[in-house]
Amino acid sequence: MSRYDFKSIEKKWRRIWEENPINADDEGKPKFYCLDMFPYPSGKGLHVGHWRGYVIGDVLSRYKILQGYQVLHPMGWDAFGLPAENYAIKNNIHPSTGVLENVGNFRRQLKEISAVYDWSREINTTDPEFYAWTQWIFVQMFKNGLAYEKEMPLNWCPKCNAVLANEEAAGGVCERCGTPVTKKMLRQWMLKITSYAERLLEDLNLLDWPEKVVKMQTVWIGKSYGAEIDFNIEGSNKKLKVYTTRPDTLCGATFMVVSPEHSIVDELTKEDAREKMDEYRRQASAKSSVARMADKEKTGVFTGSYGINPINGKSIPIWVSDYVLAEYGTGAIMCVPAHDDRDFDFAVKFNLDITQVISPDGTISENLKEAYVGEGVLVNSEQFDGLESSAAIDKVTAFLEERGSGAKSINYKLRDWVFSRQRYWGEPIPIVHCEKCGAVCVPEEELPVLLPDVASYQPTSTGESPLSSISDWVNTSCPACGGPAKRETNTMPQWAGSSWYFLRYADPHNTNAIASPEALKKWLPVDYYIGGVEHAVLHLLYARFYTKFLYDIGVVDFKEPFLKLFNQGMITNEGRKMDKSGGNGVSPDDIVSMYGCDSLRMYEMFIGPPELDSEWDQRSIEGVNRYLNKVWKLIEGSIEKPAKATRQMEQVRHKMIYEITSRLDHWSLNTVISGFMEYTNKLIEIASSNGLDKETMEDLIIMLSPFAPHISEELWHMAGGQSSVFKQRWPIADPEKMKESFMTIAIQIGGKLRDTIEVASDSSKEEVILKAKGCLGKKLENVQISREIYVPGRIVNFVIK
RNA sequence: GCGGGUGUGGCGGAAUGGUAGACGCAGCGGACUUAAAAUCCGCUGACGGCAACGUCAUGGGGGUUCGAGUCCCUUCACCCGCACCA
Repeated sequence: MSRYDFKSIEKKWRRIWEENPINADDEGKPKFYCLDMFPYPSGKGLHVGHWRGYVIGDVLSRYKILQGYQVLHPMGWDAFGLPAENYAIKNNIHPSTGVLENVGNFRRQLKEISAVYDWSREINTTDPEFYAWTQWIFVQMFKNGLAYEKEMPLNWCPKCNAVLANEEAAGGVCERCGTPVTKKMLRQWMLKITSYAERLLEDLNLLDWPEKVVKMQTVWIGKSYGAEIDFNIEGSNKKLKVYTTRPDTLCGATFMVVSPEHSIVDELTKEDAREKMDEYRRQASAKSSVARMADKEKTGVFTGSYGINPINGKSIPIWVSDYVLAEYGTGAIMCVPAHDDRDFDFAVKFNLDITQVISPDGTISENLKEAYVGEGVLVNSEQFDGLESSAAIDKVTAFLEERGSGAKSINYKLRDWVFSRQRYWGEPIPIVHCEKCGAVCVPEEELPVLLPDVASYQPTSTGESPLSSISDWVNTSCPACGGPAKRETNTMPQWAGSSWYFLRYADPHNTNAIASPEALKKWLPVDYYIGGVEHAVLHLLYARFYTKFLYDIGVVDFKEPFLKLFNQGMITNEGRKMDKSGGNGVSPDDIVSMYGCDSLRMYEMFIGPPELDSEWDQRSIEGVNRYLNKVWKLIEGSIEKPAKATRQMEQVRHKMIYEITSRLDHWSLNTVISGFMEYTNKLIEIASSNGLDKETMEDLIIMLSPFAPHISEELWHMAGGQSSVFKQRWPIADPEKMKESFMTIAIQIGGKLRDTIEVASDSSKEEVILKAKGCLGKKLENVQISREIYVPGRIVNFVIK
């Protein structure tokens, strides 16, 4: 028996499907929008790890098609940004040339998957027709006051020569290259994502997302409840405002700390401390965030000034230290060393007072060895003594509000989004700077602002974009007053296009809008979104923000873009994440030529639970390949010698349908494949020399088709199918027909398996127990049975006294 | 430190509280073959036993239950994410 000829079969059907797409729109059916996170077309190409997510999306899409949905399953390219630019610089070509090359290779590789992508909807974020709308959204944000310019110290990656958003600089290192991030003072465009903080947090409730991703976004948004408190400054009419989540500990504040970047530092610093202070601030700004975080050892300088506690009137020293962050809260804190670990360390280091004000049990400890950060009863707190922390938080805040020296306050860790990059390969920010009118947005009818060709697009280390050297392009006229003006030379970050691309697929060639309202209404929001967990915060947060903004201006009528999110597990090789540059990437091209697309698709699903990481094992592909050959042989034989359906065959068929469908609905894709193997083996056994009956054969082919489309389509036609197998309907199991006439009952004594018996399915409890007793015989003589437990269809357990 | 996850044969992995190891890989034995490949059949957790069969076994320790891989408590190991946010 020779193996089936996958090469010619796969080639044949790929051509036919390309000419007659099987997911062509079919009016009147319910819609299903299944989206894979679009890839960044790098020079490395795809490996079998990338395939996994795409195959999952395609299996789902084809399953939905067979269930009678019209499915939108598109693909495109996220091609702006640093990797493409760096690749171009390295290979001495224009980024657009490199992108074209890589897209070509990615498209070819993705076509090898034979997914039902609607290639007529292919998009590319670097296409002017696409980025016109990326710029249009920016213009709307600008008009609505959500895009603004700001001069501020920013995360700067010295290797990429570009600023980074906070999300891109998590952990103090560049998200892309791992280089420790430094600070640089620059004028930047910002997007006011913080004004959506509450809704971004609240609406997480609407989503069917992995718990992990919801948690990560919640933590990133970082909402906290507390109070802002004003401290008068001794000998000055100025006040120092701090934020705290623990106003109940106010009487324990024995000093204050201001961040080195705080604007009040100069004013607070007394003459004799000035030299030391200037040096400290200089060092702090030079220090990378990594160094700032790695140094758990506290540093600081005393300003010489004192603040006055608004409750007890005590005067406490004001210090400057880099453990206080300028960008969070008010950039200044009150320090309660007895009840905060960081303040405790600082107080010990600089020998400052430590006053206990919270007691876990009402007693006062003499010598605190460490901070007690929990709640408790207030002590040493004037009129608030004896209160519980939770009550004291309210009472103290009310007291301060009454006196005009404090107020309730909510804070978020989320910062506004730094939206400009000093690089070439991105969407130009559609803004013109006019001396008279300031920043003016480019009129909508003039969009897109095309990215001009430039002789050198190498980044500079000065924080200026390469675009600034093209004077022809930079110098323009002001859209408002017509006077001379200069174009904005910064470009948008890599995330701009991916923040809204899922909308464009609905209507990718529209020249009047990001998509027509009808198309958006028809397809959006995305029903099922599939991609790696690495985008848990960045892309998914930005896309949610964009969607909420577009909702507010009436472009879309839904608040959340992705109803269901699925993160597929990685494929590892030798225990490490598969990576071409790591030398352990396996090319799908090789596997496809050895075993065929269908075998690789099957193996990608068989390898393990789709949400968990799985280890690649080349040899195991043999198993699914053998399985497909087995099916081929079985169906081929059944066509030659069609059999009549027996009762037993029908019963196995319905059980097979039931099992496969329920495993698929539980998204247990690996056991769907093992289910196919299990039931095929059963069918072969009961069919023996005869083949399968027509219905069993057809149902098996239909169910197999989302996983192994080519062989299924071929077998379907061999078996007499006139139209595509994907025009058929997913079979439905009849529970009545699944019933067997006999059942196997396990017999236990004291919970231990002793034997099994076969009984008629309609046997009563008494009959089963009687038969079980008879079967055990002598074994029962030596034990005292107190009762029997019978689980219908499963088990009889004789309970020992 | 906080959050999420994982721990079951030689390997990948199955098991709505109900016969642990489905399915597959690898391995062993056999059939076919001049031979090999392919294919087909059988065996394959550990220990004891000629065998029937018995005992042990789901990271470790406790508990609930007639019955626990599954539920509860506790503990260990590994992976991922976050982390001076007051």
